[in-house]
Amino acid sequence: MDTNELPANVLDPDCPSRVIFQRIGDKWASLVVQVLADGPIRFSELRKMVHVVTPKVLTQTLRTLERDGLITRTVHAQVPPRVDYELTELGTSLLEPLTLLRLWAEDHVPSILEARDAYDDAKDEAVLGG
Amino acid sequence: MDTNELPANVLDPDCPSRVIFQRIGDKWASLVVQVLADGPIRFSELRKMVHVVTPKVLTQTLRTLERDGLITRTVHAQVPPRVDYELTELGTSLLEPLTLLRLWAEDHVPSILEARDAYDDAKDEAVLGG
DNA sequence: TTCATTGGTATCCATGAGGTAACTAAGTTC
DNA sequence: GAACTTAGTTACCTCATGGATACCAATGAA
Repeated sequence: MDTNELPANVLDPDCPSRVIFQRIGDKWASLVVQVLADGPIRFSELRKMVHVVTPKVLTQTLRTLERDGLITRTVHAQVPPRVDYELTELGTSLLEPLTLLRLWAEDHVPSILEARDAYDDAKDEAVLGG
Repeated sequence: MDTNELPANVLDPDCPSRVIFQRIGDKWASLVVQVLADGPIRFSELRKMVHVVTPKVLTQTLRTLERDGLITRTVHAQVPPRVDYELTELGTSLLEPLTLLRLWAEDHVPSILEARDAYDDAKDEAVLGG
């Protein structure tokens, strides 16, 4: 980062970090990155791992990740074609915070589901009481 | 988690953790949580902090966070009204992984912007060369 | 009586993310 | 020469997200 620039700040709508931060929340991108944690994988295998993603959307996701330097795309001169996707160093570095977030989500599923039930019950009571 | 259930897995489209994981990537939710890190805040202040979010969308976001047990909403009987939003314990626990992710995004802005430039240049060369 | 304040709602509308389905290249096998 | 394979592309469509705008409730101040 140039020292003349303000520090990156996701709360600033004009700061690129905000865009990047939100890209991580992309419906498929972060899942793909986590699948790639286990090493290089080809397109069709990736599709099976991520489950129920159409080729168009998976391609879009992969192109974006490639463009952002998070993954590499290696085409093997074979027929039928073989294309491997692999995390770059940058992509691997993302894996760490992403994994913590995934673990948080997986750990707190019960708390959140409970909170939802309680919230819905309170709504019901409000309706009955009102 | 009930021991009879399979462990939570964000890669399983039927696992609630996937929905929760993706909710974190919501355009506004994770920003709101990070603003609330500094303590309780009222609606209008929150709007200023998050920047350029319409009241409708902010309300939607807050309701969802409240429903999921991440924040509390406290209405003070005043006129004009005063409503404070505050992180719950659960919300605070999310703050930790979320902050790591934010720091990752802010730290790697330059790498990603570089990667984009390189990618675009490569595209240009391919066009010129072809 | 009218305005200002705060925390929203209600309504309408545009965008785009994502889904469906069909199609292609190019060589290998039957 | 027809079918199969992988890794996509293309055209088309739908629906949810989010944005713009206007409005409201309740009360104190001017």
